[in-house]
Amino acid sequence: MTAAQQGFPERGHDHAACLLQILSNAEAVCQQHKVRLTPQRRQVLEIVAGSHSPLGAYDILEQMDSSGRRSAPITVYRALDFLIEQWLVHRLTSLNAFTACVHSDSEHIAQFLICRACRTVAELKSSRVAQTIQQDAEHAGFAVAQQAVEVTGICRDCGV
Amino acid sequence: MTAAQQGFPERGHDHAACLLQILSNAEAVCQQHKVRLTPQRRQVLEIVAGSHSPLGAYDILEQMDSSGRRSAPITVYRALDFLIEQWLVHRLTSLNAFTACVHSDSEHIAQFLICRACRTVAELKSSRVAQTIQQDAEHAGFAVAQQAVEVTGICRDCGV
DNA sequence: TCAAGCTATGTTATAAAGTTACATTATAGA
DNA sequence: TCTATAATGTAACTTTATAACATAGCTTGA
Repeated sequence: MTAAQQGFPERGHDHAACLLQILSNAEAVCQQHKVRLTPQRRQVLEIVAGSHSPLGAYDILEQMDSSGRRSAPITVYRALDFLIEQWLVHRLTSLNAFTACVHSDSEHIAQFLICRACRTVAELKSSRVAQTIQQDAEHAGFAVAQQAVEVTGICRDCGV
Repeated sequence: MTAAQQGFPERGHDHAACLLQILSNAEAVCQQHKVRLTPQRRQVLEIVAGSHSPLGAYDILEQMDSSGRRSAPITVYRALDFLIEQWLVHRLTSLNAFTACVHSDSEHIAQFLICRACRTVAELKSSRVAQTIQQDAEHAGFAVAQQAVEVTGICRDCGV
């Protein structure tokens, strides 16, 4: 398991390799799901995965522009919708921003640790948390469809 | 403990009483914290507390308009910022919307159950969930400052 | 009690985030 | 190769949120 897969990425980790892994995983997932990872969708994923800090839709748009001609916001949102549906990208509602998923298993639980200092995001991926939420919600007569857990604080590297 | 304080409010519960309780609690909290619950802030709280569905800032603005003269968005946002700071109102990031807090203890944990069908919101208030998140985050070397748990699904009344 | 400083509100403009509607192009499968 | 569906292009627009600066209102201590 690489640094990218568990907790916060290590400072100065091999991000090129990390990115390659995300992309090759995306190819596999799309093939498996019989959906198309078009050049545009792939480009958006590349941009999002290029940073461990979440990016806003318009940040992504800007980076697309710089590599060619002017796109409209809807273009980015459409690609993001697709990627989110395939669980290749997550949306961080508390930030109105997007982050690439660094796990190969699709449909896992979405839980995020967001560092206030460096703005890096890691997935918590705690099944204990997911189960506890599930149980306590059930106990209140609530049938859970989707969980969103976003935790803000200070990460290992920034907290020393 | 009233219906408003635990889980989903009962259909047809006495909402006038529920609202009065929220307002009198707000008076007490502000007095205790030595901050001012001005007429404007009070009005925004009243509007938000008038519904168990979360309201957008511009929904609130509209209701303020209907009861007098035209206000600017910033007016609503300023009042909301104040109320959120006093834990009298919560922000639901996944909806860009606001809901009144129905608990008298300030600084409790913010966890929400959002019904997809009736759009009613209840607070989960599970210390087990909060503790589990705290522990698992700590284990990843992360110092938690704030938790945001928003669970979407179907509530007791809608799920029958 | 009144003036100085802080708190709250008013006013205007603008930024940031996201969507609608409809036209056009590309692709896969019969 | 034709056709239905999927993807993208284009333009306008809606919704959500904030910036910057002016004015009014409380409060507290000389």
